[in-house]
Amino acid sequence: VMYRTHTCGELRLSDVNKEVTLAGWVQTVRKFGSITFVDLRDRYGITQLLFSENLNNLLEANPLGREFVLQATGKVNERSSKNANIPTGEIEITISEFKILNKSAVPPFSIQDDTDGGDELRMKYRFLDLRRNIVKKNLELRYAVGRSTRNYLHENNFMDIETPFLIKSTPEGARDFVVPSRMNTGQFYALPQSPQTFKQLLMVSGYDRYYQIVKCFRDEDLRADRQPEFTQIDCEMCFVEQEDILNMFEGLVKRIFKDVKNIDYTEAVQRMTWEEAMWKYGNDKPDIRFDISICNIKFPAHTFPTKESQLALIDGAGFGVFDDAETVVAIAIPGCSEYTRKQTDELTEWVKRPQIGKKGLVFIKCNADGSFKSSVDKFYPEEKLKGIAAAAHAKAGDLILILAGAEEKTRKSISDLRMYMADRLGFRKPTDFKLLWVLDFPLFEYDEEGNRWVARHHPFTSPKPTQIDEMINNNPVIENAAEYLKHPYASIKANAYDMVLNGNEIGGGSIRIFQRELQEKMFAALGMDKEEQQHKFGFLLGAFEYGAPPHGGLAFGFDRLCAILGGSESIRDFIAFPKNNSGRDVMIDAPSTIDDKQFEELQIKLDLK
RNA sequence: GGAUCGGUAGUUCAGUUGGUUAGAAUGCUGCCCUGUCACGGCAGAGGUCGCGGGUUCGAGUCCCGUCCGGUCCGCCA
Repeated sequence: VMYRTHTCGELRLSDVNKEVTLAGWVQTVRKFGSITFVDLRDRYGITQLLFSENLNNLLEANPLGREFVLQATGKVNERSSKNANIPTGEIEITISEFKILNKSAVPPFSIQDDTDGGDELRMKYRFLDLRRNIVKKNLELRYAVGRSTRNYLHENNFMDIETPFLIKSTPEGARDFVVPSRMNTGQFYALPQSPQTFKQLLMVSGYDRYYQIVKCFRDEDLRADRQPEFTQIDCEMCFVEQEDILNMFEGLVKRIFKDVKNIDYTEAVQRMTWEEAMWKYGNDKPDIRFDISICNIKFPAHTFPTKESQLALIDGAGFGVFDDAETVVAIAIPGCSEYTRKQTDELTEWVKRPQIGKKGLVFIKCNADGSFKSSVDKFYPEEKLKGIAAAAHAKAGDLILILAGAEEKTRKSISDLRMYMADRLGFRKPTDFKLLWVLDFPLFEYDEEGNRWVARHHPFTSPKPTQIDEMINNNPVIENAAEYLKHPYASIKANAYDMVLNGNEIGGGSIRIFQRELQEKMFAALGMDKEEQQHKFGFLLGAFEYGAPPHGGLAFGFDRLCAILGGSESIRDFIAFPKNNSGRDVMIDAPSTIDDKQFEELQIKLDLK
């Protein structure tokens, strides 16, 4: 039996008079007494079917509903009134024979681009949601990104090698998902957070260019852009330094732009140190598509050198909010000096929201006529305002927004405000793309609660070659927690890099440690004694004894990359069967309890607190 | 672990200071219609206002608890 001769997306005027058979789903039925139009849909498009005369009577006796599966045979005809909105709009099939292959219940939401279904319902009936053109487009884009990636990496000698999913739990970093082993009673596998150690072992094995488009698992709380299982483009190379990696993988992203979006991204990818990103944008993944940067009008006390002149901008005016603050930061928003009281109040309310948590917002209007008007006129005469405006690189017509408070929090807040204003002013078009490398991340971060150093990236990241001695020769112990910024470790930079696209981290990696001694020193710095090192990473340390080559790599967040290329904030739209906010699959209703028999086989007794 | 917003017809939502029979759109069902493509016209069905408790003469509306969903903080080497 041949179910179909053509798809619902391919017939054109040139096919007129052909006898064809189509199969697909009923999109709509439009009845007009003695004739009926049916739009038949499949993955490739929609074709109009015409039932008239006898066939219409037959159809009356066998009524169609939405989403019925229909097979229909007939002749391709030119339409008398054409539909310019669809590719098949010039033809229709005059049906001579049809068969209902399956009925459908009335779908709980409409299968259209502008569906009436809410998120929850769409996820519960994801198999129906996936019939929608808009979701299909997203999955097609994902497929295209994957194909482009594989082509590029294959052409550059990378080899796709699979690594195991059932591995050992090493509770560094994210929480592991664990899987009980039936044959090894009381023991557990962990699902990989990334194939990190395996790809490094492949380097030791001499597979000098490896990649994998691979699932990774992290048992942490979710967000719109975070799933418990997600996909990485995981890559590693031998005999490379940072520059080689940056070149290879900006090549990959440019290739994806070309293949998927037909964008010629010919300009060099901008680079910025982590420190510069933090000072200028308050953020380690800045969106640099718009030219708004942060100006310190009062530096935090621990930074050196502090410029007296900048402190003088606001000093001694008796404005307690500024005088008492650790940091005062400003951004100049172009063309907003005409903001009304209502609009500036809105911004103040915005920074007062719990997510931002500031007490208030100071603004200075740099009027077009060269005068200034601020919310702190009482404390600062026009000359002072002019000085602040100059420091903030504000032009006539700009609106300067100023936040004050504790360094870290205030810097994050002004960064959020910068993004909010850019969104508000339409500076963040989803069709504009700008890449950025952020380099020279700190190797260590200080965990105040645990009073210990943690690896900012991961413990396999190498320090800058010039700082290896600083790491080897210094004891990681911190006597006084408040003084951690003065510890040599605080200034050690990593040979690590993040790729940022439009304010999103799409990838990150590092040059790895490949010497046993340095790796042991790193583990020790993170508070692991010899025994623990051996237990958790003995296999890696052992491998480093057998001719480990210099190597490095990176991994891209595949889902996120697809979402950004598709102009969306949410990665869920680009995953066929995503999980919700609580890590549940509401369609299959997972996770679930398991049978007593399964517990018995595992010899596990459930004893919930 | 915490904050916050939401849950009313199959669906998306409205529902005023607590007050008569809880509405709209769309979908669904039936009838009419030979050129529609968001078809149109007429008629109809459809509700445990998430759940439990409380306040009140009276609760969709107020309070407490709980469940579910969204967003965010913590967390995410």
